[in-house]
Amino acid sequence: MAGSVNKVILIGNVGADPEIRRTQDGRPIANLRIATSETWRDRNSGERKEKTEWHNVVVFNEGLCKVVEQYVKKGAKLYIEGALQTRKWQDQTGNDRYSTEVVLQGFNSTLTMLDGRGEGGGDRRGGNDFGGAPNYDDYGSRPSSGGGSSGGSSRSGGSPLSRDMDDDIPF
Amino acid sequence: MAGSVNKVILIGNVGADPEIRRTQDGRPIANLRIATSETWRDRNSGERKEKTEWHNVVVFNEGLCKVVEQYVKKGAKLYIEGALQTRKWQDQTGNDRYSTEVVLQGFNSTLTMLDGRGEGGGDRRGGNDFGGAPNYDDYGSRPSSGGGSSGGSSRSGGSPLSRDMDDDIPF
Amino acid sequence: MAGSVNKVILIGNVGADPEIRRTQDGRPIANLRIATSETWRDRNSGERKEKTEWHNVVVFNEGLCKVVEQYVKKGAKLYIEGALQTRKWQDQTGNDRYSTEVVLQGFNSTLTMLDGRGEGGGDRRGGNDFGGAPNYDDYGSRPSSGGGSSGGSSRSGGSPLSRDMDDDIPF
Amino acid sequence: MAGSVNKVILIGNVGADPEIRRTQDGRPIANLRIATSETWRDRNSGERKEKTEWHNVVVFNEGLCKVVEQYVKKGAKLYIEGALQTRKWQDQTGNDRYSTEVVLQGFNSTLTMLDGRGEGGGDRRGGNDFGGAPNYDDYGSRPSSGGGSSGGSSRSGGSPLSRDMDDDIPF
DNA sequence: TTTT
DNA sequence: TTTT
Repeated sequence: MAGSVNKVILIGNVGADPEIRRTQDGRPIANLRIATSETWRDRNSGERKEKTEWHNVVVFNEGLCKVVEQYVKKGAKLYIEGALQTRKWQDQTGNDRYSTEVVLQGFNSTLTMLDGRGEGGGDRRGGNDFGGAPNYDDYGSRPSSGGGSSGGSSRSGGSPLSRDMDDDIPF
Repeated sequence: MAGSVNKVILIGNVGADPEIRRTQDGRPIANLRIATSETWRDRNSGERKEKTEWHNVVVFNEGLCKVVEQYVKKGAKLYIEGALQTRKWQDQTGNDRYSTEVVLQGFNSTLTMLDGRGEGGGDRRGGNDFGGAPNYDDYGSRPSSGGGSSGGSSRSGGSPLSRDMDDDIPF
Repeated sequence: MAGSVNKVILIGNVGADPEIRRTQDGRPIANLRIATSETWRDRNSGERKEKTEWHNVVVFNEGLCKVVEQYVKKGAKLYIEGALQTRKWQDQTGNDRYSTEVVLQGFNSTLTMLDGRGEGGGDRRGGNDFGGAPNYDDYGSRPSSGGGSSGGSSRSGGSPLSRDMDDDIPF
Repeated sequence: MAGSVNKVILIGNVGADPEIRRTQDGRPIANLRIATSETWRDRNSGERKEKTEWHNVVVFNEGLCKVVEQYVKKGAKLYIEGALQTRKWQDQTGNDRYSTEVVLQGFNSTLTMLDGRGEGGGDRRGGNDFGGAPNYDDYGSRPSSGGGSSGGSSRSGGSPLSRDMDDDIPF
């Protein structure tokens, strides 16, 4: 079906230090739990209410995995942009089960850190201040390129895409 | 957690005529299955590939339910904007199960028909031509209102909001 | 044209304390300058590059204007969701000029503070710690409501919508 | 500024056949005019109102330009995802002028055709029925890759990115 | 004019 | 200048 869009945008906090696993061929996969919550005041009681929603986020993209591995800790506030994907699996009794995840993979996937902290409440920080922190879109460097009518030759020096992509993570 | 965003944007086709149920107090709930799919050409084989993802969409908003009830049929192409929500339930054996749905409820929920058809392949249409068809955001009428610095009094004739809306600002 | 979407999502920093004006009939309008920027590493030189984009944001919604007035200061990081609008005006010599703004008005407009600070570098804060700070969508309270198939009567206690909202569905 | 997002999402109709220009070094740039509109019913008069907004869209990405060149005609309904950019230029009298455009360039840019037509009302179509029409994200082919825990080696055969990218436009 |  |  051409003409299809599947997009999730979350801003929330990471519930625990991310897990990074590797596939057999060595490619990393990061798993994140992200909490979003909404607050409102109850019409009747006037009480302040809050409801938290937890999201499973799976990062397949290598560059994004590096960012996760290096910078994302429990408590970090993230902007992420990915796609919904429901995965089928079997539980111990052989029954079909389904899990829906927010997948960051390929195009239109983004992960941006919204605080320069990334630590929860603990002792994790250890003094590393990653100033100029990771705003990382999916692939390679982001040439800002040419203004409209003015020519736009600024990108002429080289394609934004190349095989060595991961070498120049944009930060 | 202030500073939280939970947003899903889908453009896809409805897999079956929607089901509309009602709560005990009479409020409608519509359930939709929406398919998105992506296509790509395999790097190695050169084959054209396609992967379809199915999404469960639940519409709580009454106005949107009316639109669904009247216009949305199997095959319709929709733009929807909602939020992710995972619901816990028990299966027959009493085990916890989780279902993740795209919920259209309250703020920032939208459902827009992207074709003027809404019918699948069958005889469902019945000649009703809903010209000026449903582009329905969540609450009330949408005044396009006033220009920036010029004054903006164009909305003075009538707020889209009943005035008492402002009485319970959610914070 | 049914089936139309006009949406802008920005995360950026406020360049100056907001200006709040009022229309003749007393309704507030807030103007914000928001900076977004992207950084990348130049393919050729290897230099780190940065490009900042400035956005004019106009807030017509009263509730959002209150939030802006109370909390948003120079330097604040915001998430905003609005629509593009180009306004025509005449310069001193009577020539037509156009200004494009991001308008927060009515549906699907959101403004969320992403830091609990909101102050620039100065003395603006004054000790007010707005914990559980303003995450403000456009209209009224936000009930988080009911689970899917389980009944959904949790919202029964009070609709977020004054009942007469449904009277003027916009189509 | 790390932690910045600049995103525009539009669904609308193309007002005129696109113009494609070329930079001195031969790279294409496509310009589109896209109309979005909103309709509502006036609170007071009960009249149906409509307001149309016109957007200037500039496509720098080569692959997307090809899609525009081949498929996008006056009247086509498009989904586009890009970024806001304001360009400064001088009018005949040497005064600074600014134009704000929606730029499709690099990451997180998308252009998807939402109808299989792309023709206005005229004779432009010429019988070409591009069924399974172009849904084109920014770079190269889109591997759908691996499900969560199952391994995900499906992308092992080659990076989704490569220099010859434009050779395998995904449709 | 912001931020890193 | 589109579309409904």
